Amino acid sequence: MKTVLMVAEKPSLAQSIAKILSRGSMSSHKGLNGTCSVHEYTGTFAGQPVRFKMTSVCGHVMTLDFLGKYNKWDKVDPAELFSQAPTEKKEANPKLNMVKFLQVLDAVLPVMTPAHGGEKTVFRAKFSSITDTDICNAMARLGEPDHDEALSVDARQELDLRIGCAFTRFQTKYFQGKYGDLDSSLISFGPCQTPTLGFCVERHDKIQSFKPETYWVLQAKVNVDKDRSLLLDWDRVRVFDREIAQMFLNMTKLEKEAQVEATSKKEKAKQRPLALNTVEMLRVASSSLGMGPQHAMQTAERLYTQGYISYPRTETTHYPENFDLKGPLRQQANHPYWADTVKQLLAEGINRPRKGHDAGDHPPITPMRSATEAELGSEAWRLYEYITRHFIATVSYDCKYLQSTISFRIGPEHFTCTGKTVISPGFTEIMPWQSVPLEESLPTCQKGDTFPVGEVKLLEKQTSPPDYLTEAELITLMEKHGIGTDASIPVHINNICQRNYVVVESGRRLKPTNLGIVLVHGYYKIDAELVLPTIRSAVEKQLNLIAQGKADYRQVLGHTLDVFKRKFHYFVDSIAGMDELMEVSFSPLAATGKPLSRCGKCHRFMKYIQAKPSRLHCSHCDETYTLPQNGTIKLYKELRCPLDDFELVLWSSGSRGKSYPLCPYCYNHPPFRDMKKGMGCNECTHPTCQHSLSMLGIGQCVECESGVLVLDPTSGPKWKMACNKCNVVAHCFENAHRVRVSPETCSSCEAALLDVDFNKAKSPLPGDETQHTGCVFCDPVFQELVELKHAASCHPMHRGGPGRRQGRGRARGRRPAGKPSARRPKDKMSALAAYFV
DNA sequence: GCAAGGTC
Repeated sequence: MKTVLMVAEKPSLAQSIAKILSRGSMSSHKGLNGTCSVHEYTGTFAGQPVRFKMTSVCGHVMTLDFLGKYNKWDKVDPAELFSQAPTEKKEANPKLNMVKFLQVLDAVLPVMTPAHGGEKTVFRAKFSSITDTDICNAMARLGEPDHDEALSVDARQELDLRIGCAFTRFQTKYFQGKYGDLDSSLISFGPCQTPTLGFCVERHDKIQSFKPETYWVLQAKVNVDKDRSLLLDWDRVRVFDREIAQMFLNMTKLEKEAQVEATSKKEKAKQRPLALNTVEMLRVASSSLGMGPQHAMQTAERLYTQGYISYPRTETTHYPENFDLKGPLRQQANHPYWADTVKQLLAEGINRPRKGHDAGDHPPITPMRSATEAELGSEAWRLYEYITRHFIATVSYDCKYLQSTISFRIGPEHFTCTGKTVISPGFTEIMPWQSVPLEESLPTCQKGDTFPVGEVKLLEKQTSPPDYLTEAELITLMEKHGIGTDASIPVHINNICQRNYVVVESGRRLKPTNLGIVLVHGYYKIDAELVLPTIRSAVEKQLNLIAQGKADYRQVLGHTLDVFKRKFHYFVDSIAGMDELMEVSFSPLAATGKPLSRCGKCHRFMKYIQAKPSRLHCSHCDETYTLPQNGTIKLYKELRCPLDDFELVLWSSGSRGKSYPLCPYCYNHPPFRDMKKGMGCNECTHPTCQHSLSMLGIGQCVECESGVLVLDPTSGPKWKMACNKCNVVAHCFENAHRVRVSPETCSSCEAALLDVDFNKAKSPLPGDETQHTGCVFCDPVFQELVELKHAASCHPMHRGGPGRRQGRGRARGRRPAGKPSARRPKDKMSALAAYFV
C-alpha cells in the first residue's frame, strides 16, 4: 500500500484534520522532536487504498538573518544592510529539529509516485474552516503549492529585516553615543512597533494641546409628586456663549409649569455578543481584568494546552456550521457559578448565535471543560471565567428593555427625560457587567399634562482633555490599521514597553516616556511616513501584487528597498532635527554618571553610567566601554589590568549570584585571539595575571559543555566557585579565611588543587588541622564541603530561591568521562606566546 | 544587541 504524507502548519491542526479525515480512527505517536505528532490511518487517495501519515510543522521552519559578519554593529555601516549585506535562511527553531524531522519523512520523496494519473507529487489543500465538509472538500479539490504566495512572504521577511535592522542600529549607535540617560538598551525601529508607539504619542499630543473650553448647560427639574423630582436633559445639550446661555435661563426660569409635548415607549434590544476571538479577549482582559495582552495570551495558552479552552489564536467570530454548541454548554451545567442559567438554556433551548466574521482560521474561543478557581489558580480562573461567561452569552437571548421618553417644554425651550426598564435580561444575566442599569421608572403621563417646575439653573462646566490611550483602545487602533496580527499585537505592545518608550499607568493606560515622545516627534519632523500606520499597508499592497502573480518578486523587493534606502539616507542626513529634541530631554554622556574607575590611557576617572545600557565613559578620551548588564558594578580594590593599566571593576549579580572582575578595556577589546568581546577576567587566558582564568580556574563545569569553574576571590568567607559560562555556582569552604588555587593539579581528574586555610575555631577538618590541599572533585575531605547551586538572577521572578537543581549530588562527582580536562595550559609561557595577537 | 511572524 502506498503512503500519503500530509503536513499541516501546526500540531493542533494536524490533529483536528487527521481526526476528521480518519473519522476518529487514527493512531498517533510523537515525532522525533517531541513536539509534532504523526497521525496514521488508512483511506483512499486518488481512487487507491493508501496509508495516510499526517504531521505538521510548528510555526515557521526557516527564518532570515544576515550572514554572521554583518551582525557586527561596529564593523558594518547600517546603510549596507539595504543591499550589499547578504542574507541567509536559517532554521527558525533549531531545538525543534524541524528540518531533520521533515527530511526523515521526506526520505520518501525520490520514490514518490504521481497521483491522479498526472505528474504531480506535491499538493496543497485549501480550506477556510476546520469542519468536516470544508476539509473533505479541500481533499477532493487539491491544488498546487503557490510559488507566488511564498515569494510574497519571502519579500516581506527580507524587507522587515533590512529596514528594521538598519534604522535600529543607526539610531541606537547615534543616540547612545551621545546621551547617558536614555534608559533603553536599544532604540529600535520597526514597521509595526513604531506606528504602535505613534498612536500612543498622538494621544499624548492631543492631551498636551488641549485647551479647555467653558460651556453652559441649562438644568431643569420638575416635581412628579411631593417627594420625587425628575431631572431633565436640555435638547440643546450645551452652549459655549455665556450671554446666550443666560438668555435661555431668563426665558425659562420664570415658568411655573412644564408641559408634556410627547411621550413614547419603544422596545429595544441589547445584542448578545459575537463569538469570542483573540483581540476581543485581549481587549476585555486588559480593560476589565487588568491583565496585559502578553500576560493574557500566555495565560490563555496555558488554559489551551491543559484542555480547558479551545485554540486561543483566532480572528474568527463565527461558529462553524455543525459546531457543537450544546456539548460544551452541558459541561457547564453543574458549575456552582452558572449552573442555573445553563440548565435553563438547555431546557428551554439555546438561541442561535449571531452571524460573525469567518476568517477561515480557527473556531472562536470556547471553554472545553468545566473548571473551578481552586484547580486553575486565581489569574487563569479569571480569564477562564470570562471566556466561559462570554460563550454562554453567545447562545443566550438578547437583553430586552423598554425605553420610555417624555418630551417637555418649559417656555420656549425643549427638554427630554428617558428611562429604561428591563423586560428580559437575556445574556446580561451571565454577563452582569453588561446589564441595563436599574432606574426609577418614569411617571405615566400623556401629551398635554403639566408638572410644576422645581428648579431651572445654569451649570458652568469645562470640556476636559482625553486620557492616555488604554491598551484596549490601542489594540482596536492596531487592528483597524492592520498593524500586526492576533498573535503579534501583544508582542508589539510589549516591545514599546520594554524599550521604555511607554509605561503602563493605572487603568492600563499607556503613557509615552520622554524618549518615546522625542522619537515620534523626530520622525514627524524628518519623515512622517516612518511613523504613520500606512507605512505597513503601503508595502502590503505591493506584496499582494507578488502573491497574485501581478508583480515580479525581484522588482518589488528592489524597488521597495530602494525607496527605504533613500528614506534612510535622508533620515541620517537630517538626524540633527531629532537630536535637537533629544538635547532638551537628555544629558550628554560627559555630564552623566559618577566617577568610578580610572582610564588606562589618560589615567583620569571614567564615569559609570547606570542607566540602560550601563557603561563607562571617559570624557577625556571620548570613549565608551560597555559593561555586563543586569547586575551591580563596583571598583575592584583599585587593582589594574597588567595589559592596559585600566582599573578593574567587579560585576555582581547579587549576593546569591555570582561575581567576577573585569577590565573595561579588555571587555570591549579582547586581548587574546581565543577571547571574544564581553569576557571578564574569569574568561581571560592571560597566563600570569592573578585575576585570570589561567590562575583562578579550577576545572570543567559540572553541567555545561564549555564552562570552567573559577574561584571567586571576593566571595570569602562564604567562598564560591562559579562557572564562567553558565549559571552554576558551587558554595564551598564556609569560614575558610583563605582559599588559593594551587599550581598543582589532581592526578586523577587534572582539576587544579585548592589550598585552604580554615579558621581555628570553626575548622571542619579532622583533628585540629586548619590547612588542607586537595581536589574539590576527588578529595574525600573537600567533597563534603562543596555544594552546587545555580546563580540567583537579579530578575524578581527568580529572587528568593536557588536554581532548578540543587543539592550536593553532582558537585562532588567527577567530570564525565571523555570530556576534555580542565582548561589550564600546562606550559604557561608557551601558551602566552600563542595567545598574543 | 536589530524586524515581524509563526508556535511551544
